[in-house]
Amino acid sequence: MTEQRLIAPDRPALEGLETVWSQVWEQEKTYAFRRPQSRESVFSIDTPPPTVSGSLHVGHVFSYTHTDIIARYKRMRGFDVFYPMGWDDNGLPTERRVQNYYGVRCDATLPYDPDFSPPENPDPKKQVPISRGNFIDLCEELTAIDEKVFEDLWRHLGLSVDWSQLYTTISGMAIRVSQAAFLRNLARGEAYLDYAPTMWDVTYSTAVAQAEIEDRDYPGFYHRVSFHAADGSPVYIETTRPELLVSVCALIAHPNDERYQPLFGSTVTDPLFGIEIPVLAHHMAEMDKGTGIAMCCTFGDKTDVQWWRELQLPTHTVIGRDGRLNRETPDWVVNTHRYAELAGKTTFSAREAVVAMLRESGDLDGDPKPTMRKASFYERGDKPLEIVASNQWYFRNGGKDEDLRKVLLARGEELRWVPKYMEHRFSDWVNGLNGDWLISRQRFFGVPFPVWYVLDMEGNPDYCQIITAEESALPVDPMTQPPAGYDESQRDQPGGFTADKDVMDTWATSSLTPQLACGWFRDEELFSLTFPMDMAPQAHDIIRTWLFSRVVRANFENGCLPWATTALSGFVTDPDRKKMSKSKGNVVVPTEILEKYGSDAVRWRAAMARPGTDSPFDEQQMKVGRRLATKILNASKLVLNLPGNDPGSWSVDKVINPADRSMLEELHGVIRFATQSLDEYEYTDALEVTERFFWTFCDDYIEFVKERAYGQEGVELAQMESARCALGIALGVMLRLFAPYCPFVTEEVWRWWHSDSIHLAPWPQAGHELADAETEVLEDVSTALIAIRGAKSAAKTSMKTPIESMVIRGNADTLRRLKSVESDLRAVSHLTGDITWTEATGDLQVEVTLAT
RNA sequence: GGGCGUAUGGCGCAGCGGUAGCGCGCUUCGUUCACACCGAAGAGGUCACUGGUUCGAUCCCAGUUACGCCCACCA
Repeated sequence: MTEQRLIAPDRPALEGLETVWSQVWEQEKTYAFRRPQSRESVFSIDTPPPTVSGSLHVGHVFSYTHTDIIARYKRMRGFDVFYPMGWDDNGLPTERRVQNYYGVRCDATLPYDPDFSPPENPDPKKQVPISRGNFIDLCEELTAIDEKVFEDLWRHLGLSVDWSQLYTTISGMAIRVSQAAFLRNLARGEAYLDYAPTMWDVTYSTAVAQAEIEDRDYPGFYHRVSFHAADGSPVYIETTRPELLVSVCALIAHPNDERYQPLFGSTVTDPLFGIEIPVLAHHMAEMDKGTGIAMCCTFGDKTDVQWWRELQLPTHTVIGRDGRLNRETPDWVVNTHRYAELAGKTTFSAREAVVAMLRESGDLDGDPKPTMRKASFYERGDKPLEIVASNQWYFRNGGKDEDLRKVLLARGEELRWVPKYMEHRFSDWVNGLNGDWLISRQRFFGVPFPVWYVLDMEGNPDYCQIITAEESALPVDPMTQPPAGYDESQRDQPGGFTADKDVMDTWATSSLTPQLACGWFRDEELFSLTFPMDMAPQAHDIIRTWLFSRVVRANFENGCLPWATTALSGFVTDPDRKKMSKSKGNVVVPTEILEKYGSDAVRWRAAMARPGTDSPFDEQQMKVGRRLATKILNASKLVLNLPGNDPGSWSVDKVINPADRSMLEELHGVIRFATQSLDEYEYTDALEVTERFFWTFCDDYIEFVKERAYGQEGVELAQMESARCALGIALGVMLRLFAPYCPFVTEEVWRWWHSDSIHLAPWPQAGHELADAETEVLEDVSTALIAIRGAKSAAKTSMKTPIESMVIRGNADTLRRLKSVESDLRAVSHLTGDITWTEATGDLQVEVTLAT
């Protein structure tokens, strides 16, 4: 008895493949970027850097898988794929996580404590104040922990990232690049400092940008309040923010409003503070809203800002950066004793106090009426935003400049969008911008602005005299380093300098990910090989933020688009098609399903979500991917473990049987379609066609040729070889077609008879050597098999039940084709008697008589 | 209020001018020598609604409704 040498293991399994192969890929540097001679052979990807302070959910897993599929495909097509990963660990999200995790808060007035260690039992309600330096230390400590968890997950998922290209948005390199780009923007006038009303979050005590604002329902009350005209008669207004009465600067009605026309040009007095203000006309006032006349404050909402600007009203700011009313009585207040009761109160308490005063003075008409209004919130905050005038840094983004807006809209048109219709989100956003991009944040953990200001002889900063850092000195921290030409002793001294204490918003740095990843300002060779990049994958929700901001920065710095194509992923929604969000509590964590079904199965499910399309989470679907992976394992085992089968001997030239040739030619069609689909980023179509073929291959073709492939008695050697070669060649092709989707199981099987990774193997080509093969053979065989199985199933009997006789009706071509594979047909159907061949018009019909 | 998208069997999705397909689930049967993470067969839909174009519409056009996402409004 000869020893049967097995190529495949006896009992192949999916468990543990992620661990085994991710380690091998790391050791073999399978995905390392190798710098080629020219840009043409590179495919570079601007991977979204995940916010490490958050958690990854299935939506991320799907979206990053979509990118990885394309990366793997391009690599197999022979491109040098530049696929870096970044961590967005800079900014307010990290600060917030550090505050909650360690139970601390940053107090910039405290000195650095080198012996500091965080509280052992953090109490989020009693945060310990610590210095800026200690706070930044903790930010760095925690992001390192979080990043390890993220990296492990990505490796487990099988992302073919080149980990040696990893960058983070708070690293010295990122700060240097970010500062350098900022200084160049400043020099060209694309960045500027301005004193203006901005949206302000009182919890985090920082300005926020338009892109980070979201509207939420917010309960409030309409208060009907009387102002007093010169003749003592009341003028009623309605307001939801009575606490802003003290910052009133005008009453405004529509110019056509006959009720108020007599008052235009006169002044009225507020009911509490003795402030005399004008009554003015403006077309933005709506006659049917409230009483038709509005109280304009600095600032209650964006309309107030517009009125203030267009009517050149005085600035009566009372709300401070901490969200409390100023402690000092404003100079425009006449009845100072009233203000004294409000000083230092939060807006909420001030509102109660003002309402009580109004009741007492008799100027509150009726009871406040409840209403549900929309208020603006910072997307990560939970208190409504205030509008505060302050000094802030801006990037021009076309929000105030028609020419620039047109340039950026043209960039949007130049970009290839997958799917195409997503382009609207870009143009809608650009067209809707109403101001420049505010980038400064009054926070700590971020990229510092590399500037200082000259102090005058009284020690006040002159914001017109900005001292910038030298590019060669970057990265720089102006809080600890003096500018060139100054001495540290001159810091904050009259006639000296003072640092800009703000940091850049995290988007200001992440808007430079193409420059960061590609080596701008640091590695000219790398930059020329990878930039502009080929692909910008991301989810569709951040078109207005990340995608747009990168277009802005590359337009300024490089005069081009940062990439040629953007590929948008949809969301994984909850089963009710609602967006997943922490506040709704419907977030699905990926670790469990990855553990339960395996990475290949989850990736398969991700690939079934077409570009841009949201898809509801359904755990059932994961099983289908799992089943595919298992089937790949088992079908491969069958082919490779045929007794004496030798992969080295497989050759298309030996494929002589019509059924075998038919199957291979059909597969060539699959290759063509899958290749074309992937070139168009339609990974789902490519997978579907491959998968459909694979199941037919398993259910029909393998069953049909099995006896011949085993070399049963009476089978000619050449016929057996034909089946084995066809099976082996098809397997090799299908594994490679599946490799971008299911990298683990395909690698496992491939290595049963290859020493190199499948992920560096060439993508299959559809040759012409089988062009004369008839693909109809396999179709006819499938039809015949369905009839044979149908008869056995109807008779409720085993598929192995012998068939006594068979009648086949079809046209001459069909009969000829089936006759050419008659021996296989007899074997698969366990036919004992004869086949009656009857020429007839119409579709192929097969009648069988079962043995009794 | 504006924009974009989606509406196809219980669920998830294809399709697209010539009277519907796939997967899951379901029903019935079979099987353990690739695979029970299995195989086979089957039931199940007037393709949201109303008009229009056409010889003919699920598919094109217009409108309606519902849902989702984004933006705007916020006195």
